[in-house]
Amino acid sequence: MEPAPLDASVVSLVAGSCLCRRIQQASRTVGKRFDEAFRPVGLSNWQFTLLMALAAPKPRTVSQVAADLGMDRTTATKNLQPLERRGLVEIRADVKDRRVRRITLTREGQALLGEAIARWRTVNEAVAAPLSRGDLAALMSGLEAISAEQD
Amino acid sequence: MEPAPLDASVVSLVAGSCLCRRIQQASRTVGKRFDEAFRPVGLSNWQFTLLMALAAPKPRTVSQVAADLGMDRTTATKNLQPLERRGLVEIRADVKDRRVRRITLTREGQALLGEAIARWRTVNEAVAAPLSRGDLAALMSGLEAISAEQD
DNA sequence: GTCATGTATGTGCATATACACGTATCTGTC
DNA sequence: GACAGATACGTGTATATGCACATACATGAC
Repeated sequence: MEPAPLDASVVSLVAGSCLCRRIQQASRTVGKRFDEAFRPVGLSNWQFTLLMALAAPKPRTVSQVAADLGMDRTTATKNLQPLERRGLVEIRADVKDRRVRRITLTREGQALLGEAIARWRTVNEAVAAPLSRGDLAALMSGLEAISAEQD
Repeated sequence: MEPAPLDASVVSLVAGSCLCRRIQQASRTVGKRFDEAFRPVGLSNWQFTLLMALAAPKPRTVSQVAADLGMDRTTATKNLQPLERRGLVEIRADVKDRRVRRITLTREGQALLGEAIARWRTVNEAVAAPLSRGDLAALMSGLEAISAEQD
């Protein structure tokens, strides 16, 4: 094998301080725990988040929801499809601007979200358990800071 | 519409303190920025992370890599396939235990990873920029804490 | 040695994610 | 009112993600 272009100490430094890896790993781990908690009501963690974003009083559009959650618009479109098939949300063209599609929670969607919220409290506390109040606040604000400053 | 089972104040409380949503959103935002940085070398952010995990001196197995990164084993299997097709990694059955498959970086893989690491430094600093050193450390340790305590 | 059991891994399915591209609609200018 | 450009959205493709299930191999009891 050729002289390795990769210095082991550089590799371990990068691995240890890579924000991307830390966040992605936490995202998978935490996501999985929420998935387990929501499984009895048949929701995944992002479906829960999506329904939460739709619980606003005024029906939101696809693009607005995507922006709210920092996800790609086309991803939001496709994530809505299974929810619509299950009758949890309703998507209708706006009256004034027929390009715009307004999304509302159906009664079933509201009921399911209510059940999910009851479960949410338990998981959210369990996930946060190893952190002190101060650590948790620091984590939340840190995450918000690096999410927000999308130049 | 029926009496809404969802109290608006509850909804906004949940939305504001949901660890799952905060982390997933940060994950997408940060992942996208790393994707952009690695695009010139043809890697996505998790491909970079995967290659980093494979840069260990002793060739690791599929299960080990999956555990290192906190991802599902089958996800790791499938993420390796495009890298193998591109000749960046090599997967061979272990000599002693033919169930086990050892994964090594090829020379091309090492070279590409070297280029990516050079770009990594810039993005990682840019993403961390809005945080003080202390905030960054708090964020990293907070993420580690909630990733680790997988009962 | 044979067989039950355990372990490392792959596959099929459903869905998530985002990019590139296409379609429908609106809006302002002429 | 016709048309160029802008806007809101969907679709096709590639890959990510994890669960349920299947396969190949190893190991220990007998």
